[in-house]
Amino acid sequence: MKPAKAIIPKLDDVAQRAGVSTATVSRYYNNPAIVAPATAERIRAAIDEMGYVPNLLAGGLASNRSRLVAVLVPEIAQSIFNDTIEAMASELSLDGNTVMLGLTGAGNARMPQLIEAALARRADAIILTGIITDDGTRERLRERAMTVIETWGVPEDPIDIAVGFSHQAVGRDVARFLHGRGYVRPLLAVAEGARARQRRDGFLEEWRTTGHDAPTVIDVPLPTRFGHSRMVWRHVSQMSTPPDVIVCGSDVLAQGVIIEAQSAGFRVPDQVAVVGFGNLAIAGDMRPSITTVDVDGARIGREAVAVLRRRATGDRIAQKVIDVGFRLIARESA
Amino acid sequence: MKPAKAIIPKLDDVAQRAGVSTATVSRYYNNPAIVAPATAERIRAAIDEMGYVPNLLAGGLASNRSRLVAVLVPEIAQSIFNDTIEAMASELSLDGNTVMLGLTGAGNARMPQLIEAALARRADAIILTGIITDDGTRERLRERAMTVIETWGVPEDPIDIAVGFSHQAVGRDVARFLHGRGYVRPLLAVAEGARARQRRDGFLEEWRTTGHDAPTVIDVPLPTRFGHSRMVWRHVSQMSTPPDVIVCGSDVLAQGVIIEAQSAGFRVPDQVAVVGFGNLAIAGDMRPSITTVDVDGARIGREAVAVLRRRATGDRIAQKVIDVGFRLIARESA
DNA sequence: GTTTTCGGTGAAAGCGCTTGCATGGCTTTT
DNA sequence: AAAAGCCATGCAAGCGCTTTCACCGAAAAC
Repeated sequence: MKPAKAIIPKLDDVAQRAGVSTATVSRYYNNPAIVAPATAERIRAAIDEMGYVPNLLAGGLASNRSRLVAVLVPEIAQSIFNDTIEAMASELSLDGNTVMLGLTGAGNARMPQLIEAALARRADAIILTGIITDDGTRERLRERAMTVIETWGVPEDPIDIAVGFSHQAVGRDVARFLHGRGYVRPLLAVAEGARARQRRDGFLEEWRTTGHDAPTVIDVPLPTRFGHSRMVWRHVSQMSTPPDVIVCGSDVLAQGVIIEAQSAGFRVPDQVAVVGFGNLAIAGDMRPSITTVDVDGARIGREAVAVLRRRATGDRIAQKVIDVGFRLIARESA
Repeated sequence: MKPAKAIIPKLDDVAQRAGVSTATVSRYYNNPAIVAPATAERIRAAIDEMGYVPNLLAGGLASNRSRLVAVLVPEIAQSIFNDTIEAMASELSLDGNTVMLGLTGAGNARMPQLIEAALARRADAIILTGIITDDGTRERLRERAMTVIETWGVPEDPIDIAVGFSHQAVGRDVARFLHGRGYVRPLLAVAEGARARQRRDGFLEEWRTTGHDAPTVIDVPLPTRFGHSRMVWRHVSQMSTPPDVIVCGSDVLAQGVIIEAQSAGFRVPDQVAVVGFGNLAIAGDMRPSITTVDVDGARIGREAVAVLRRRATGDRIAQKVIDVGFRLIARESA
């Protein structure tokens, strides 16, 4: 049984108890440097005694700063973005900000509603990993002068600021690496997302320059599941001339393909090599360990928050795109 | 370069344009049934033309309902709770609520600050997967008559409402199952969390009744990483009489142990069996497929939101604990 | 000793909504 | 035909903060 509603102390109660005006208590919270030490001490005591918790709804309304940051991602169940989200949440809570989580769903279907929700809460910023396809929404965000940080990709024309790396470049580097190792018949298992396709395009473009035949490409549904690896392997086992290396859209998929290959009696990488993407923990720990592309997801999160911090201090930020790069990590699987 | 700040239309602007008072526009949003269809149509038009987005900070302040739900979890990087979070986020956004995500960190260290933050934003409810150890905080939540939903476990004395299942029972069932299959020397790899320990205790208690020797128990740090499986396997390989089954605190760990075992030349489950927990996608797709305990995480999320909905309608909710149960799924690994 | 400066504080006007109460016009009731 | 009931709407008083401006006294400058 819930007890009757308790009276929640407000700023004015604290002020009276401390013998000051509400203005001073407000300053104690928002600009402590300008209140006299003795006064601050009295206020602190009053707050403690009453168990006062400021009302950020009221504060946000008055100051026009919600201290809310909307973080919009496709999903979190198996997401490669989770490190980024985690880093952002930690960093943001350090300076009193809160993450409002929005899941845009497959194909970013719910993106418009979530943007709307973020605007309705007067979020101070919106951080995305997906892409805003709706021109109306893009326009509206621009008009509002909203801080919008697009992460993981580096679009040609960011709405505002972008933090990420070039997926084309990843594709190119992987192609070059595999060519260098002497592989000649790669197979690409590409997820349906826009970024995965950029990696594919980068790969194909680079591969063309090697003079080899164009690689086979098969599509894998999003979100990537471990089980999709069976699909991939089934496809592979039916090919007349099987690939010598399978380039997977994610480490999870790569791991699955390796397990399937092994259980079908194939040796990895001798008979078939495998490359992943993301450098998840499993990539390093798998047997054989997985050759993959490392992306510092946490750093993306931190850089994004750093941008927010600079904006908060009135900084202008000339650099619209922050490229955090990536590293190809050669391990046992390829 | 950011454009100058745009003038954001407010309720009053919409009202004037539609030729009604602000009260009516407000009702259009919060209780559409009571505004006349013709009026509603005019309001809708005005909103469209101006691109009006209500200010939920102001709305929340006035109505004393933030439509914000704080969701506090230890981490999301590899979390078994992600399905629950995802389900909650989807369900909540359906009726205009927003998830405020808080990561409490290892050992729920940041729990107090995050509760404070939730209170400061006047969240309508707090949903937890961790445990509030601080008595002061518990008391404060009770006093405020806060809706608090504890999930995944079923504590004996919930702060308010709990949605989950008995981890003790899971432990017991697993013990009974393994005993039934003729295993005699289990080894438990237990994570450091409170719930994992409950499962362990349930297992040990039940195992004792079988008359066998007490199982070896080794601790695994939180958060569980795939790499911890090496630690486990190293321990196992040094035992004079190795276990015939390894009971892992999570499917990820189980998968890792299987891979380590196989790469050390052991056949699973013939030479050593493995049991997981959680029934992640990998459990079913692994070779051999992993015997594990299925928990419907998404359902936990949905039930939690259902409780919120009932509360919103003024329902009293006599049932303090909602047990969603679990299922032991026998597969190839044990 | 007077003027200037400045650190610390208070008074009060909002911020953009919600909602209890009042009102006026209609449809029912008797 | 008057009384009663209802539906749709408006008025206006908040909700709990922030912030501008003004003010006061003490230290600094002259």
